[in-house]
Amino acid sequence: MPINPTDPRPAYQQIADDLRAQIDRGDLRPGDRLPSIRVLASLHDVAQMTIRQAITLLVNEGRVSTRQGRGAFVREPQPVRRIASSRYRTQLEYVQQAGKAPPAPGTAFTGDHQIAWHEYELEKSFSRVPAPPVVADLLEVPIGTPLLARRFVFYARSRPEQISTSYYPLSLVEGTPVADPNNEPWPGGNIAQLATLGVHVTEVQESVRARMPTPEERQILQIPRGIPVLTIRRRMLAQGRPVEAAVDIVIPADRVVLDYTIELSS
Amino acid sequence: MPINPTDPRPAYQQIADDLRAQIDRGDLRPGDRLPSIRVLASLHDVAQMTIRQAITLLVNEGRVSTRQGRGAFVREPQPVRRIASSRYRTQLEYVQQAGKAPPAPGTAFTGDHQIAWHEYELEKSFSRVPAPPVVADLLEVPIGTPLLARRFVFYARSRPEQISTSYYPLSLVEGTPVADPNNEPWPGGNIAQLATLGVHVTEVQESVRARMPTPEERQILQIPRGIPVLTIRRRMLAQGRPVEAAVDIVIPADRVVLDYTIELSS
DNA sequence: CAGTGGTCTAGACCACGCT
DNA sequence: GCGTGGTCTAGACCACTGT
Repeated sequence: MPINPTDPRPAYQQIADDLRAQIDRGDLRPGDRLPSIRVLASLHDVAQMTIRQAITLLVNEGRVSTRQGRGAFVREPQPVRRIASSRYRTQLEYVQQAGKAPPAPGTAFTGDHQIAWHEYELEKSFSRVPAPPVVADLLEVPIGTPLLARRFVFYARSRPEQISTSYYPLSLVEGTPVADPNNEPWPGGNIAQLATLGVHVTEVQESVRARMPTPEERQILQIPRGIPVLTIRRRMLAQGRPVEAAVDIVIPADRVVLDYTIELSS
Repeated sequence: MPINPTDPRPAYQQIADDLRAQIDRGDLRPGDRLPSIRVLASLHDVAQMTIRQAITLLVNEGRVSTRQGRGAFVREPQPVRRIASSRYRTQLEYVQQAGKAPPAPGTAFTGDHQIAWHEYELEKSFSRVPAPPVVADLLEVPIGTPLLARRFVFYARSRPEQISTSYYPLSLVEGTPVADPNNEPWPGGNIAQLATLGVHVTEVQESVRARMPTPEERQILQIPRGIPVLTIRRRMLAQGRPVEAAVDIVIPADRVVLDYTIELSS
């Protein structure tokens, strides 16, 4: 099984393509170990660095992951959570049912993950900052306007799943429960929380992008090589007035689907 | 500027982190050429392969791109197009204004790109296929049900921007304009087209994911290393009945933002 | 032609995981 | 201890770009 010298593709490409084909055909299944670098090197009669180059290619495609001392493995599909745009409507229940028996405590995050309240953890850090340009634009306030910044790292069953930083005009939330970290997590999430201030969110706008994570994001969210992140830039409006902006919500892309519904009134 | 042997990070990591910091600080700006591999190697007193490893890291983060014979360059931000969920409502104008003067011809795609009708090109290939499991599920038909499959590659100003394959129940569209490739592109897009059959789309559902592109997608869409793709799985419903499914729409993630609006009736 | 990145070799030693 | 991947060397030659 030596490589084909007449093939215009370089050796590492041929080998990577061969391995990828084996994965696609099912000869190598998710979780399977690839032949070791030394075995592949002698099999194709090339140097180990050439094999390494082939495997690096597959790692950066998100198809393979390597573990030192153990081997290279076909990546397994991750359990996916669906993030539905309707999650914001669910939060309304906490507002509208005031006075009645409340639903089980939850937030947009617990609903997305289908996890119980106690399996949900938060790292939080609140601060007061002058509005950066991007946030000022979203909130429709002058640059430098005093804002409350709330940074969260969300964990589901002790696994980091999401980073977000959200901003509120300080004039709206200073001295209220929104500005007190001890109130987080708040049953019903921030829409319910804002409602206690008499601020009723009527519209949520989300802008979705994807990119490779920064090294810092990779470390915090424990993202393997070859996996991008989805980013959501969000703002919440109350009667047309922006009251919250999130810049950005960052989620590893191998574990999530974003569901949106667009109604076309006929 | 030799590397620090007491630093626990490997040499290629130190060098990559150093280059990344220079980019983040603005010492290296988008479009700038990095020092050549040979220069960096002698500067840090390491082998060229070590420098190469550092640069490969940055390439796979989407921060740097290399061009043979020319050098390694800091990647420039791409002009972004916004894809708004409201684009589907715009298409309704072509339906509702029947009989009146129609708006300028366009589709969801031309609107997204802000390009003129004549700057828009299509590669199309239509076929009849039995419903694969995923599509059958979306269309709520038995697996194997005869479907029309329409595969498109969209070009804006001769640049490939998007791949999509959409499916319709053949019983719904056989013998209609929908099944005739010569009708594409259709002014107003497929919502307007379906309306001519008396099928009025009332709801569109989209599921957004991100992943690294396959080699085939990288080739067709000319995607540089380190850039993920956004995928949209879509279906259109007419009075609650699925009439179209797209599996999947694939878009390079460095050139696009997906905008969604969620209305919360208060 | 000189300078760039791309491919490749034939080793070496290290760090890690398992038995 | 042994097999795994990770890092690294000191070269070589190829392919491409621009002068």
